[in-house]
Amino acid sequence: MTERKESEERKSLNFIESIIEEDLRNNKNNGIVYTRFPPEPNGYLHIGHAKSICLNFGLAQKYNGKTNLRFDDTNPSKEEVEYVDSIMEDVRWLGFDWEGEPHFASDYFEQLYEWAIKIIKSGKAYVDDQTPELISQQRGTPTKKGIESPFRNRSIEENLDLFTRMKDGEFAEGERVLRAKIDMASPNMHMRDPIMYRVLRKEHHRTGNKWCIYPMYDFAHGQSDYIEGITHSVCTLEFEVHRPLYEWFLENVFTEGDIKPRQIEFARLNLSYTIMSKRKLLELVQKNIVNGWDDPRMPTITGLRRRGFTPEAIRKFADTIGVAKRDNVIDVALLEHSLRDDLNKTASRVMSVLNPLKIVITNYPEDKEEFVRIENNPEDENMGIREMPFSRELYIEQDDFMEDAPKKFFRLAPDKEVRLKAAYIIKCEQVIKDSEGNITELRCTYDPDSKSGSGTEASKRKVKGTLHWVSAKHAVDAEVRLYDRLFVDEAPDGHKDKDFKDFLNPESLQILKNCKLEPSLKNAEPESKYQFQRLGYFCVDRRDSKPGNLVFNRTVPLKDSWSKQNK
RNA sequence: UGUCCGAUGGUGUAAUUGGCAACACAUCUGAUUUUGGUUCAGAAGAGUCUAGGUUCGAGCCCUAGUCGGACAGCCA
Repeated sequence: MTERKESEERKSLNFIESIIEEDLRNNKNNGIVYTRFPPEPNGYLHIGHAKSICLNFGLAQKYNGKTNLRFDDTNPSKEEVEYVDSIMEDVRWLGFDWEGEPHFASDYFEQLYEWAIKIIKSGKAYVDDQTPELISQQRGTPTKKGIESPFRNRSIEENLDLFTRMKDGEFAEGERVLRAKIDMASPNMHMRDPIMYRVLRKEHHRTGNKWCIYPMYDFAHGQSDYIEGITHSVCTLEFEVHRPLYEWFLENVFTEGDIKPRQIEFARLNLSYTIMSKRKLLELVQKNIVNGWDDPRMPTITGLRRRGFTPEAIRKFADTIGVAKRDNVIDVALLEHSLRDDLNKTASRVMSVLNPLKIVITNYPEDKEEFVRIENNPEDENMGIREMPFSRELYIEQDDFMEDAPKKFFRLAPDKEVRLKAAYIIKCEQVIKDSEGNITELRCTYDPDSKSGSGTEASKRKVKGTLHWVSAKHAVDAEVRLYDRLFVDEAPDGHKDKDFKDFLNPESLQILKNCKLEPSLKNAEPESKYQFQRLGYFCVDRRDSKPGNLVFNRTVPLKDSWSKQNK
């Protein structure tokens, strides 16, 4: 414990931790650290949210605090329960648990309404009768001041009356809004009499038809933080300009002695070769460019999960990328590194042949079968060993044979020797082709004394290459889906005159139907993860794989200095 | 002719709050290896956007500029 603490202390603090530690030193908030993760339930969570989740929950864990899950559900026209459910599932899967029940901004509609009345009574809010177009025009631009609404100086009584009638459903959408009376000439656009409430005749997923006016984000978020006793309200950079407004609203409802939340902004995650925009992700789903939110090519948490990512790998990644305020683009290679690093330690090694090439060991007895022993994970001997059947007819990978092999090709070639992993050394004697010249089969001989682990002289012989293989008659058939990055461009949505869809990778999914797996995989459970020896990490698809009809997803290939060398 | 924010190897993040730049990924060597994986050893790569200033001393502080980002939804 002490040791762990020391090593943690040695690690430098990110800027948010520095702020928190200073607050702690000053005994601000009575030493409490209370964060929240506040998604809007209008889409699935993605890897960028994972960064925020790890940050918010991680901060609380580090400082013995708590974290709320709060749905920012103030806009019923975009929000759905499907998203609420998926978000809860994804957060849990990532390994985090929120304090108590999930919260909803909609739980506070009553309180928010009362506060709105209070602000009207203090003369700091008014009902505006103008059209959205007019209000928009009057707001000015970032470089041009706005002008005041003709309804700005209505009496408090009239505002109260109108706002009540807004709530009672007397007005149509767009007919009236409640605005904060701040400063139309403010250099900060958000302070130019921002809208607090609008009329929305939509059924809300939680409050049903109780309300026909809904608070805007700015009027809801800070107050929700306040109600929940949040001390540090961490959000992304685009809300930086909202902060003065966040504070303005808070000032107007705050009771001395309460905890006053503080908004802190950090730079959102950008990942190379992918997109993070919820809107664009939704477009991929709706246009069937991918097969749903959990398509293994999606950067959504559920997509990554189906692809075979582990929560540990994602958390490690979030930890590695750090937290700062400057815009960033993280190399996907770093994500893949976290993944491989985790899977290398935890995934069982297994032999699977994706593109089978039959070989016959001509000097191996026809009816003979034997078992060879092989360790499940050389990184962890506690994972034990298993036995694999070996016989006269085997499959190896098509890529592992070349008729005219270059000098540095360490695999099988005519008259060349190679070790079959955990079994024997074989030699290629004959290449058999069909009428079109395609290689259909290899005839090989084996050295009976070379069995792995037998301790014989021959078993210790060094041969350059070792291949994975599977016994033909024992093999299990499977479908394997090879996934690659969804986009071919580093920044698909970073081009001004091109649509991000122009950069879709046509080869992001390749389906192999005729794969041959070692028999131990016959009853592999959905979501279980393996290293297909020499190929990569694969998992059983949690949606489509069925007993007797196995479907594997390639999570990530192994690093490959051979193919790199050949580029 | 606005406000706010940012700027450190290819990428990301550090630098004990002023003491001549570290870690990870990526890249490249070499060793080990019954996975062209892992592991191990090593290399290359920035002098911290620019210009001034303060200081014995600046990546850290100040000033001005440059570049990049955010803000003109009754979205969040």
